[in-house]
Amino acid sequence: MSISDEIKQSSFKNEETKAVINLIFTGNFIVQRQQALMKPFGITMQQFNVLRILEGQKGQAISVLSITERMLDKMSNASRLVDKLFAKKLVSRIQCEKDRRAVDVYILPAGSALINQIEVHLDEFRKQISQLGEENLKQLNELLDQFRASIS
Amino acid sequence: MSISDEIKQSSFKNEETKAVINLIFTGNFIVQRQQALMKPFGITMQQFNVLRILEGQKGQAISVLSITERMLDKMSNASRLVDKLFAKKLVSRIQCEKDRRAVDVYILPAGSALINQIEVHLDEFRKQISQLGEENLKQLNELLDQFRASIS
DNA sequence: CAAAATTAAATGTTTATACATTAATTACAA
DNA sequence: TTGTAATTAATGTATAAACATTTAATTTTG
Repeated sequence: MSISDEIKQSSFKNEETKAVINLIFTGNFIVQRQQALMKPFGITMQQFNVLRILEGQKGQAISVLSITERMLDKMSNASRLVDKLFAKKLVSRIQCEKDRRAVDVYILPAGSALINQIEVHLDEFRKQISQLGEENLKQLNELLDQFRASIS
Repeated sequence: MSISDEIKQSSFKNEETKAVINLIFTGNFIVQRQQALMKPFGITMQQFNVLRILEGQKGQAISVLSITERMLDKMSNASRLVDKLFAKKLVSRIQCEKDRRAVDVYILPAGSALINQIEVHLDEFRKQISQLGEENLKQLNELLDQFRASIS
């Protein structure tokens, strides 16, 4: 279904306008699918994203600030997200000794296990996308990078 | 700045994973820019989107349900958004006579004026994007449509 | 035609988001 | 050194989002 049909708008002012709307819509689309995918596991996409960042550290600790830098949505509150994950016993945290303002966060085995469980489903999701073909996906990634770069 | 640098992730599992993250990130990126753009006008992007839908009706009324169908984010509550716009005296509404469950909403001159004012700024925003060139933008739009289509 | 099902909008409620502020610690400069 | 600025995380707070539920009206069906 083309973006025109999705939002029942027959035409767009220009290709730029269409692209902006298409990007917002497609972003929303993915977020909604992935949120739905994660819901049965009692976790939100943002929380999962933090878990994934921690998992990427291979057991090593990372500060809340560093988590923020690696997050997709830098506006959301890493401190509170870590709080949620801590409450679920998926991560642990401890005051950093070198800089006592900082808090070192690291993933617990339960967190890693959850990640892996969810990744299986995400792989299925991404497998569908592979229909597009490697070349098209590379092109898409490049266009997206260029798109952001064009905006000051 | 490539998506790798933006979220400080050196590599991705595969091109599909990268595309998914890149799309979410780019969508967020645009939303944040446009939210910032609209803030001085005391309106949110979602509210603006509703106003734009009404403006597209050229003065004609449209039901709350029809608004929902045309919205980018179908999960958000059109009824409450219309409420907000009504409170700002940008739209008016009246019970539909043919179907008294429905409520006809239409834009007021103040709403149209606001839209036009904001569109000037949006045009500037979109002008930057035109750097990419018409062909690239068309390709981007096509890839986005294909991307969504690939997901069941 | 009356009861049941469906539809449209509004409302309730819990949780999340956006943003500002605060508190504690560290870095830096006079 | 000592006061000022900057940094890190946590917290406060108002608003919005996500969903479920409710209310009213209409449509369908037996």
